[in-house]
Amino acid sequence: MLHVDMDAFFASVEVRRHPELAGTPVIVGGHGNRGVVTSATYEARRYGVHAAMPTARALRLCPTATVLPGDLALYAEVSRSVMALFRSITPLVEPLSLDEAFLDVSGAGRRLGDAAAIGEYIRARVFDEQGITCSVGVAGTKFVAKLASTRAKPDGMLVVRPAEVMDFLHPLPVGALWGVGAKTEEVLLRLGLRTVGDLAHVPARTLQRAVGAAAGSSLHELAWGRDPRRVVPDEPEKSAGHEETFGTDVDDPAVIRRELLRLAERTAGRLREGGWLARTVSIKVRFADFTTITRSRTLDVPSDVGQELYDTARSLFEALGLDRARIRLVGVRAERLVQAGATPQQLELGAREHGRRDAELAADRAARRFGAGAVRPATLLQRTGGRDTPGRREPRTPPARRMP
DNA sequence: TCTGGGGTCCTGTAACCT
DNA sequence: TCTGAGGTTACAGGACCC
Repeated sequence: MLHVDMDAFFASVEVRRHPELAGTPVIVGGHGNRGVVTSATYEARRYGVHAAMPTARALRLCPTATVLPGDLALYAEVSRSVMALFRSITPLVEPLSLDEAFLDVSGAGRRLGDAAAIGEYIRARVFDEQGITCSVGVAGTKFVAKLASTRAKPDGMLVVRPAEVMDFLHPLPVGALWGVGAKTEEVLLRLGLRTVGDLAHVPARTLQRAVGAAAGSSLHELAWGRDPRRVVPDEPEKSAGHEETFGTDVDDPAVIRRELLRLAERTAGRLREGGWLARTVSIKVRFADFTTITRSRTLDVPSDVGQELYDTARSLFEALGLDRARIRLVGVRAERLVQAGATPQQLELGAREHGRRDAELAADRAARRFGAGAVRPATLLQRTGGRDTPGRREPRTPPARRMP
């Protein structure tokens, strides 16, 4: 089992594109007042900068850093190339995100040598072909392989043999385990459990009482190096959606509604692109004090039509009965996806809905020819504050994914 | 020093059915 | 007709991951 993880992926791709930045602190992330760091070079990390940190704070820690907005399309392209390389070695590739994947190389041994040899081969080829480095963990289980690649970073490889697993695992802090975040770590520390070794020597029942049945038994197994999960290629998507934090909090329902429409249109476009229909629509609302609520509703008929997602999203929002509450973020999500071909289009769908769907399909085609935003609902063409160009909202944090 | 955007999974509760 | 147990599903919230 191999876990391959690109080093500071987004930032490394940016350095490749801007060679003059090599060896300097580079931060990829939002630079608005509410932006956070998505990826940072090791030169920036030396100042204490890390992912998920507000960009403003990162710049106070490291004032000389170059901040770049990020280019998800480019990172996705590099990711596709790297994943294709992995698949040329074994069909059993399970991508976890743009920048990392598990590989089951048990069937590839004849040709390329043992797992460690394949790991070095991959590292060399990624560097040759993409000009960026990655780290590799080799072990008998997924989670040990992942911990190993983390330990090997940057630009390294670590092999943990079966006989070495306990010595590797037990000194690690509990927070290193998959599934232990800030909250769970706090609970475990209160029980006096600091290391994975401590966890291993506590009865599974005790852990289950502390952190819940599923997490408790899983932690106990992991602490003994047991992880039955196999590498599963081609997991189907379960949901898709978009959300957006406003540059400043909003209390105008008209602005919220326009944003919901925009998010619903984008989400529906993704559904049509992937050939999915959504059975459930959910909205997310985050208030100025950061409390967050979600509401969802199951549709009578699964849909990939933006207007229909919007109608549901708007109805869910109106049902909250908010009286000009200050809102920081809204999101729209399509859940319980089904293949568009799998559910027959119902006849009672009606001419109006067909008309909407046809219009949106035409807009998809126009967007492919003339660029995104070529065709959009009239409400999205309204000027928002007088200084916006028609059809464009103020730039905010670009879509991006976080790097470890 | 405030906290992005994309997701998955688990849990508790309520509703509903048998 | 009432009550109750037990299973399934929908929904909301939250922890966690990258």
